[in-house]
Amino acid sequence: MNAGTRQRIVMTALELFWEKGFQSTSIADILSRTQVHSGSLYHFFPGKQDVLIAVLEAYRDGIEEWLLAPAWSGVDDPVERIFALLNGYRTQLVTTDCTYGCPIGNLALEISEPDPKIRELLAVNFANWTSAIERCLDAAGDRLPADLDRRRLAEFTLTVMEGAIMQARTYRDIESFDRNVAVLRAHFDMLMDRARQEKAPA
Amino acid sequence: MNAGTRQRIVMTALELFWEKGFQSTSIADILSRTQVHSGSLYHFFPGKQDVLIAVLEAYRDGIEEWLLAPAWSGVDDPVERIFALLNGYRTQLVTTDCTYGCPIGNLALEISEPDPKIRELLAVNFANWTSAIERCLDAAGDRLPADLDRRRLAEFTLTVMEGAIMQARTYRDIESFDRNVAVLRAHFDMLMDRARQEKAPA
DNA sequence: GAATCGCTTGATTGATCGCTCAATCAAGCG
DNA sequence: CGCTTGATTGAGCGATCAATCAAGCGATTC
Repeated sequence: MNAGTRQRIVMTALELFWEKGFQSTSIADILSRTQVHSGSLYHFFPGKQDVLIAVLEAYRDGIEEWLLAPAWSGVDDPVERIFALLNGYRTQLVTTDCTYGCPIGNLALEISEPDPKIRELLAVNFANWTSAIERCLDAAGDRLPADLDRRRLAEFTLTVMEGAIMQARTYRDIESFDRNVAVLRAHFDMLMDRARQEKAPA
Repeated sequence: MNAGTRQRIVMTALELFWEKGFQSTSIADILSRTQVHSGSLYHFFPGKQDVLIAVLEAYRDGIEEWLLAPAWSGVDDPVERIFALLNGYRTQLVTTDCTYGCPIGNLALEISEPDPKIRELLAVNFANWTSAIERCLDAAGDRLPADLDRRRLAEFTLTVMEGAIMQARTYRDIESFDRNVAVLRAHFDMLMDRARQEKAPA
């Protein structure tokens, strides 16, 4: 079986959905960029939605290799890993003049009435991202307050990242992103201050 | 001149863009809901994009009356006003089963290559929202640290709101929104704590 | 070497898209 | 009353959309 065609379709669709969104990407767009003919595409996928599903599955399965590993190479400190991940998105924004954002976030807001399977995959992608942050927070140990809800803070980090990207894209200004990350950094600093005070002798 | 037709088109488009997004809303959708015929629509608007522009102008001009006034009635404390505004979005989420979000945020991520005029209007809507928060922060006076960058915190508040809505919609779970707002509240509390310490006698 | 299989080809379908336009209508004015 | 103006009507345009399908290809199997 020639799995190359299927994979080429998925990777090309991934690119196009990121560049133009799902709805604005036509099947013809995918076909012309892959040099695949419509019959082949519909041999592997029942329809356009199923291509999107495959793309979201690729994101889900590739988070470690494509997202975390590159961002974390050479960064050991768990707290710095969190901001290194944010910096990865920053780089993407800079290299695209603040036009491309988070592919999952884009799709999450674009698809208004998502197929349950699609909504589930969007949620899984968010949840995996959040879990990666949560693991960093766990690894940060007692540098953070003992009573801190780490899952919440991980969720919050995703929230800030998505919101910051949205504004950077809208303003076409990376400094908007930087300012938001700086406030998140200040939040972390305050938490770490509090943890230090808790550990200090009374 | 019968301005009623034009306004009816704008308000209906506003509804539909909120419900289904811009791209998924067809001219035919607008026509059937307004009971207006295509010729009339194109008498007032050169094209579909111009309807979107009119909608964004309506949001821009209506922020005080539609958004701030209802959320702030009976709320005087400037800090509480900020969270009252967030609570307004929360109510919208709850009453739509977490399917509708922030109309501006949706459009900001949906339109991948926006007309400059459209991007500008999206930015203006964000900026006005941020300024409203900033005015609250200014009114909070010395309850916040003296060296606090209030504009930044206002920006950050919008960031959290948009990110929180995105996740609530994706998870179809209002508690996700609540948890994020709770972390933002904790951030405000920490800032106000610090301001109190600064004022305390050394 | 005939049959079978996964896969490819690319013309074609019918629906829907945004949009056009000639015709019609009602109101206002001199 | 004749004429102008602005709004409305609705059939219909060409383009594009996702999706279909019969025919053909090359490798494998019997």
